[in-house]
Amino acid sequence: MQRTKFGEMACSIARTLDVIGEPWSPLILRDVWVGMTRFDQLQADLGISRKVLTERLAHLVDQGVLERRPYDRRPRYEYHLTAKGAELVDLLMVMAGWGDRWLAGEAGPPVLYRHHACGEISHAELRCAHCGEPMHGGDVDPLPGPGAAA
Amino acid sequence: MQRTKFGEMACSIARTLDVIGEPWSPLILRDVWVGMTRFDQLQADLGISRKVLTERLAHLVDQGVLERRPYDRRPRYEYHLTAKGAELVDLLMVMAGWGDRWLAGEAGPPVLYRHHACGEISHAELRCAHCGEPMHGGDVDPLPGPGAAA
DNA sequence: CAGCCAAAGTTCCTTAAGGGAACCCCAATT
DNA sequence: AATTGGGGTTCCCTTAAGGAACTTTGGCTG
Repeated sequence: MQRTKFGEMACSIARTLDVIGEPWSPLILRDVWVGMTRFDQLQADLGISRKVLTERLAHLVDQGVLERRPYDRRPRYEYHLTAKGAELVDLLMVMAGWGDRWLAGEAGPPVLYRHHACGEISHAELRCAHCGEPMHGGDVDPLPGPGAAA
Repeated sequence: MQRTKFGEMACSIARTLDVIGEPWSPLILRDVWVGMTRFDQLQADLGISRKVLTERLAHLVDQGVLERRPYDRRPRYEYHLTAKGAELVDLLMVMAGWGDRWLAGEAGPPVLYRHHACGEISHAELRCAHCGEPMHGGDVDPLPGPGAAA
């Protein structure tokens, strides 16, 4: 619902939520990522209302995360990830990893990921871009950056 | 708003959204992570309505992501991350990283992260837990896992 | 020991967003 | 000329968010 606009906060988490924080948005990106790129496919797969799907797609296109691309001389469109959107897939993979670990239960994870580089079933973990060591919540100190203090 | 219940989908992303997908939840976790642990602190810092904050905290406690802990003989409580919640901070760091990269603009990132292990300002990146090579959206094939097909 | 204070909620009302079903538009087929 | 099918709109109903006022609990103060 989000009547409070997160986009204006001096916080990159809040700003990111302004782009993909509404319900359904991450699932739309997931579907587009795995190749479900058309309106009716998305609507049927997600069970989302057409109205809301229209709004979400427009917002994601507007934010530069998806691109709306005609694929026929008739008015037919596919949605594709932009570079900006493709980098959001990192977020999806971390969400999937957490869900697999904490919510999958007896049945095990619904989806597995095979890594091209090594060919193994694996999952993503966070490492420091500088030194390559693991980097989790307790391993960092947040400090004010140049864009601090709105 | 989310009247559709994501928790029942055979998708770890959807299930994760069922835990922290409502508006405000990630920001609440961020604040708790950096040490804002009390109701009035959270309310004032976020500008969230007290009603919604109550609901969100109850849900997060219910899901085992936060722990509600008394800190006084009077009825006073602090919220703390559980182990399950602490691992969600990975998600926050990835969100922050994406927002820093794509939404920070001229001013630069509002918050910087110093990595304890190397002492440098850095950010998290995704690597394969198996082989240690980078692991992004385009580097994996999703395939059905044991918990597939609801 | 009566009154006060502060943290942590609760209640109630208004407004906006999601759900769902029906409808519309456009261009190519038949 | 009628049909089909993708890609949306429109409308109504319900539910959730915002916001401000109110309540509760137990310690503290004079």
